[in-house]
Amino acid sequence: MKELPKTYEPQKFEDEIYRQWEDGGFFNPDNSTSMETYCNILPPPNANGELHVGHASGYTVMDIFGRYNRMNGKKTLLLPGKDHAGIQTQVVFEKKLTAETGKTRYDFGREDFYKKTYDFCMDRSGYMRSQEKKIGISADWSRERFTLDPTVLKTALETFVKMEKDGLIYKGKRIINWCPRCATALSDVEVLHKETPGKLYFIKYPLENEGSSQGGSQAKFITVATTRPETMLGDTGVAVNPADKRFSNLVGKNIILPLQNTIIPIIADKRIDQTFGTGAVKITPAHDPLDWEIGKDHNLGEIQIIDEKALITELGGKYAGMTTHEAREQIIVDLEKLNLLEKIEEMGHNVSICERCKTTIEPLTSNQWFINVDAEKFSLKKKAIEAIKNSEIEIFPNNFQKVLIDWFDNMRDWCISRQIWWGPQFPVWQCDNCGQEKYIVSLEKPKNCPHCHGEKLTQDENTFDTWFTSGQWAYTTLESREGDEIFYPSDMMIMGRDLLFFWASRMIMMSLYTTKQVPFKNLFFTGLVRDKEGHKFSKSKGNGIDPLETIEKFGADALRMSLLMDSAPGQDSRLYEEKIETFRNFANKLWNISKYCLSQENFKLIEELTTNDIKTPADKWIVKKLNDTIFEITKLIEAKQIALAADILKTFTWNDFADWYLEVNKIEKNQAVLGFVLDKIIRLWHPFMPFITEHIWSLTKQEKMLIISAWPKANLSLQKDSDTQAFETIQNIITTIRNVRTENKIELGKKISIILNCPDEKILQAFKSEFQEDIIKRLKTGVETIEYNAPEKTLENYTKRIIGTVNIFINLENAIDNEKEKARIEKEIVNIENFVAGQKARLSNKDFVSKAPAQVISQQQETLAKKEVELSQLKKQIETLG
RNA sequence: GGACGAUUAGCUCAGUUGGCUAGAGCGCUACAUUGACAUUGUAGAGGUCGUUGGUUCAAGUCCAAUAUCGUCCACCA
Repeated sequence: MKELPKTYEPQKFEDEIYRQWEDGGFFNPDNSTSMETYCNILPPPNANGELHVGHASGYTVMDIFGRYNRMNGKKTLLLPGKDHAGIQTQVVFEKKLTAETGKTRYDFGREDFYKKTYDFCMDRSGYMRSQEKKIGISADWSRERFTLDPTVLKTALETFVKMEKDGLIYKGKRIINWCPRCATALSDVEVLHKETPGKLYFIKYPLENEGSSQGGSQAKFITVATTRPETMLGDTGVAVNPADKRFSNLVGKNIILPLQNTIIPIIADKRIDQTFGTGAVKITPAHDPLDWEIGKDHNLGEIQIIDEKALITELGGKYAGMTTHEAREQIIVDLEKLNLLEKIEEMGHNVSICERCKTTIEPLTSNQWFINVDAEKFSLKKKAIEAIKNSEIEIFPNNFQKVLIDWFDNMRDWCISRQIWWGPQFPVWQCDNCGQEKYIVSLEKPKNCPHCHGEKLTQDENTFDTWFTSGQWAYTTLESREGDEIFYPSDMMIMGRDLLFFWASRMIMMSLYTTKQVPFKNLFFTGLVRDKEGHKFSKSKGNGIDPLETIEKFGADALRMSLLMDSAPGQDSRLYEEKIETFRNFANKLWNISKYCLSQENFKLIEELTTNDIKTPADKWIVKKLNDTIFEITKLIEAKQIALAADILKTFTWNDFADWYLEVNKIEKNQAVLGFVLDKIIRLWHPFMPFITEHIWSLTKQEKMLIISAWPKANLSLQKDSDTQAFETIQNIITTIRNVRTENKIELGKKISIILNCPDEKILQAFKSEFQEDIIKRLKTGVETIEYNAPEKTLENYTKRIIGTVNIFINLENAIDNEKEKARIEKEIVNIENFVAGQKARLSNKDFVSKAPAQVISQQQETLAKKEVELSQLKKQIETLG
């Protein structure tokens, strides 16, 4: 065989291996004949995006489960896609367009702008796809979907039509979150809150027919406190708490609204907090959500004084045309002139900002489309809560279940209309004759108006909230291809925990409504990936780790492992170069393990061993260890504990197989066991590190590729026996000798002799072969000769160590410091004595003996016995030292 | 204001249904160029598991308080 390089070079193989998987059709479940399916619909990244470590982290988890299930013979589908990501993409693309052409979208017009954005997305999504492949995700690209694909979109729009028929849709003037920069309404979840320093203005509103605004001695006012004085132009009332005695005589009276000079009432409403500000609140129904509610209940009416560009409207009198900020300053000046400004206090408060562009949100009233989430015919929120409570969906980690239920409980109607251009337009038509009030819901443009038979019909200008279409992703994707309904509901959905409300919640609601089924059986949340200091990655901080650069430098397998390990499900984790390096090193270790195996004569991977193949205690030991490992990690993956599974596998691979078994195998070759264990190791690692394992596999000249080979099965009948224990004792002996050498600073070049004493001839016999002696001699112990059962009297100058019933006497030729040795033993005696005392106390406790399981008791008795023997030996030893 | 999470070695974190004297990686100390690997090997130091109570034969693990940090939700007139 050709000489293999000393270090593994992932860059040379990864792309080619991925191409072979794709060309082989292994990602496509149609090529599997299995009846059992496994499906994970991948969260569609924004079509205009770039792969970041967050994606990489999610894909790693998805791919591990996908590959594991594929190897277990399931017809496995990981379905990829792209999201048009309405507002996000429009913001990004418009910026780019303006930078390049100096024009805005209005210069191009809706149709042209849409087409340009579409082309932009198509172009970018190809780039994104090539990046996704780099991480090794075994997705079926032949099924890739885009949220605006006609077949996908048709299903989504049909849902709207059905919902409208079922009375879940309404159009109406409501107060909504308006982003002046994006020029669109936003749903509640698209608004962020930012703690900002601000001011609380106390403004005196003169009472009607009492006192005067000029501040006479008898002047009577009611003082309100507000952080947004400019909104007073739209006030239609002042509210106080009905229980507030300070104002009880004022309720029902009117005030004269300063600057506007309108007469507005004082009303009582229990939603007013008596303790805040003055206890009296100005009510601006057009520009505050709570005021809207109060205004509606008290029929106060509304005056819109801020427009969709965040400028004061005509109704704002002399302030019309000003920005809200300008108006605020001018109003303060004017109020001071009128002597109506009582005071200004500093106050921190939350400002609502747009999730996408961070512009301050203006709450205003607007005509929008809503989904009634608690409709009579079908309550989306109640059905969702029911499904979650019934565990129709299992959520990992489980604590997100409560969060989700609470969120549904408090969910308000969902505003689904956006005034952007990028996205699917509402399938709603209006007749020019009939006016705004009547509309026709239909996928196709109707020929005539059903009311007046007029032919002039125009389509509603609104586009759908992105989450309306992606909320249906679980079934629109599978329904768009015949035969794929066997994958619904899918087995697994994996997403960042930041998508809990945006996406997970909507998918559950929409799927239950449309398909009467949950969208997926398992919902798995990943945490956020942060930098070394625990900060979020962000472009502006420049602390980002580019997954592609990382893959180029360390390999995709190393990146996958570093994203997976050292973290628990749903918990944030940190990623930094040193960490990735350690897994690059591990990949290299695996490479060298394989390289050693492959260098053996006639080496080949072996699927099953015969009993004749197992010759030595070491063979038996490693096969048993392997078997335990297979059993454990399979159990852990089934329990979604993939990081723990990988950890156990890593220990087995590095510490058991490489550090011990390979060294022993150098002494007495056993290609069969080597081939058997490596075969299993490569298979077990494949879901975690698909590239390197497939590459190693290919070097062993297999017929089938690793990706579709079978996941190993544990042999449940394999038990620990005297042979496996004998090897563990040898390991102990070797470690002890090395330990003694280091402690006494005896360099390895110096050869030593040892004597093994053991009263039990049977146990001793297990070490007495030439092979076992060779192991002890050659595993970095520097032992030259071994003798057995010499009378202890003759060994007074030897250093004694005890391993169970075996005593090791090491001849260091007086290189040992007697006093130091005594101190060491004394320390150990104290240690063991404490332990033994504790153990004895426990074992003599009646409650323990009667209540603890028998297995635990016998285990503890066993260790106690062992430790007691050790203790008596140590005590004897210290006596002989004098 | 409400909910959730975190608190374990110098650092970053695991620790499954409570059960053998609490683990890993990095870093640190000492040693080692041995026939796959210095991206390595060998040995070692380092922890009263945030605090206080409780349940239990048994608590890092369960419960209750509490402190600190963080996240989300709501309110902020």
